[in-house]
Amino acid sequence: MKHLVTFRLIDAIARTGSIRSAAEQMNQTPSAVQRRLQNYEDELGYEIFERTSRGVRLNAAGEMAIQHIRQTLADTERLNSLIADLAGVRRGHVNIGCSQALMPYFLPAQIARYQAGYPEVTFNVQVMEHSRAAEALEAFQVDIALVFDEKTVPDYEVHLAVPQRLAAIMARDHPLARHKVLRLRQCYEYPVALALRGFSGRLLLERALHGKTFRKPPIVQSDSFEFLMAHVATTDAITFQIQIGAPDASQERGIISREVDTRDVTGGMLLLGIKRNRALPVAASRFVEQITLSLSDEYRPSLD
Amino acid sequence: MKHLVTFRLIDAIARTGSIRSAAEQMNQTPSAVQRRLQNYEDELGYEIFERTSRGVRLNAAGEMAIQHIRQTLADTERLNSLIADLAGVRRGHVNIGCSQALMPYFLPAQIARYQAGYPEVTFNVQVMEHSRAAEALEAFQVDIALVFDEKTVPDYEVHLAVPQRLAAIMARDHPLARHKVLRLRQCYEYPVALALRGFSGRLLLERALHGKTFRKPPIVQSDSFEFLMAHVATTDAITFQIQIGAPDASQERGIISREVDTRDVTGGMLLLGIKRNRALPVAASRFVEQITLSLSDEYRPSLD
DNA sequence: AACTGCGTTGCTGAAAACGCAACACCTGAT
DNA sequence: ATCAGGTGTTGCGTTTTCAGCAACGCAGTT
Repeated sequence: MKHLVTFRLIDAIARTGSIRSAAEQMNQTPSAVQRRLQNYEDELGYEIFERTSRGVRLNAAGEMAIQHIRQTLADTERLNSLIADLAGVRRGHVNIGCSQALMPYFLPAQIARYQAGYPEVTFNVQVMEHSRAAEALEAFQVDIALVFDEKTVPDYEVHLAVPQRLAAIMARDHPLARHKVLRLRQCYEYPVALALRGFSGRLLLERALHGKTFRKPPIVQSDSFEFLMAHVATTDAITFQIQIGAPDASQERGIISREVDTRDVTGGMLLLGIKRNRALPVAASRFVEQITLSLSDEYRPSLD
Repeated sequence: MKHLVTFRLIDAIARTGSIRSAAEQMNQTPSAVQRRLQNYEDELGYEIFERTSRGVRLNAAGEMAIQHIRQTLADTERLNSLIADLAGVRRGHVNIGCSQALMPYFLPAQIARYQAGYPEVTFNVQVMEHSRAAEALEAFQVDIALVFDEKTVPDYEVHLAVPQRLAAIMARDHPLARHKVLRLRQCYEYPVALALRGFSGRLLLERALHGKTFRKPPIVQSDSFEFLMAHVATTDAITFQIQIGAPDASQERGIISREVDTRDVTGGMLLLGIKRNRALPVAASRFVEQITLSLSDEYRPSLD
């Protein structure tokens, strides 16, 4: 539709904060973009952006307008998806925002499995923590969020919540590797390597360590799990990760994961979130069904 | 927005069933309308209408498209309404589909009261029974439905359900007028004047009469309540109407209404319906609030 | 004071939309 | 069988809208 280019332009203006950058992003001249915006504002009867000296910013009316615009864009995409599905084409696109813990094992496996059935469906996966994911859902930047959050009062619709325990990760030949379940105190008899604050597992751990006498600073901190894994593989240090992001024994060579006793660490929740009252495109909807089934089957029974 | 004229045109085509009549209705030439439709179909990649010898008809893809189109039109109106509300203009429009029983007293009073506060808000009120109202909600033809239905499994969102008793209506000097509550058998000792089948009160009455020995055919039938009222005012006949549509003693001269005993007639429900997942314009939303309050206050307590 | 980045506007050529008229087709009545 | 009246569709000239260019005014920065 013709008007959608106007909407996409306005969305770009809102995101970039300036007409010129939006024009560049959309391969158009600033004057064309400015005119489209002005036309829309004229038809609406109100200005949508407040003009400042270094760009534009949404005003109150604009906040409501941008919501409607993104809603319309998403609805249009959904219509295309519905009709394509009706015609048996089975293609589409899914935008996912999720915690880092899903990246190494869970999501790749799920997407591979999904694309085995629907090879025409494309994916876009971005790492974000839960508050950013909530914003992205609201702004239609992602279709579904798959995030870890230990305190549950989200403003999106929680389609599924799966409890997640904490796992300790260490070298395969580590002395503690012979236990099936570890107490937190046991782990802290060795050096600990931790992810930065803000990562899922770190949040759980910090709460568990509150007031504990054996608490000590990590020997290594990093925002890279690849680094942490490599570190514990070659030393006697221990790192932590939530269950779903912990390495599977059958897949990784030098490292292994062991559950931490639930008496020490209360589990958090892995949330599958969707924007309230949002009708998902078919591809995204089917993907939600798949991971819902997977998560219910694989993870829930083992935690009863 | 520019594209909305295309959407309005397609909506008109779908409603009228032909391009030419839609063109006439929208004060345009058939060629312009046909080209807009063709453009939209091209951009969508699929035909939306099946061309027949005497017009056009929506196909499967079209059914989904028209849903999206009407949704978009409604959303646009809602945005305008939201922004107008933000700007303090407080105007808007409300489309209502409702049972006949609401027409003589309830709705006029409610609308008058509403417009006392918001004189810029306009109303459109249409009589329809519940199945037609459900369709109208679905097709975005009405914003809210206020219908009577004795069996409750609607496919719209029931925002409020108020029980409704049956009232007998007779001349003010009728022998039965001295009772406060009437048994059905008492009423049937006099001639009965009934609304046609399909009207709210008639439905209730028919169920109550099932198997009753004193049942007898009505002496008069009509689809006009004005006529029925005038008839009972001048004879000893009795007619029936659900509570909310019964004349108030203080308003009408020659007639009066008396409740029918609940042992004889089980009450039905007056339903306030809204389309599922539909975000109403502010004017409609405020009107819903008002009648929700009115119905809860005035009618509910008296029926406990 | 010069500069840089911003939104905005006049102008011109290109593109899209419109209205008119004519066409092709089907249906039902004559 | 023919014709009239309805339908969707298309070619064409005209009108309207739109995009790009260049320039302007403005505000904060160097």
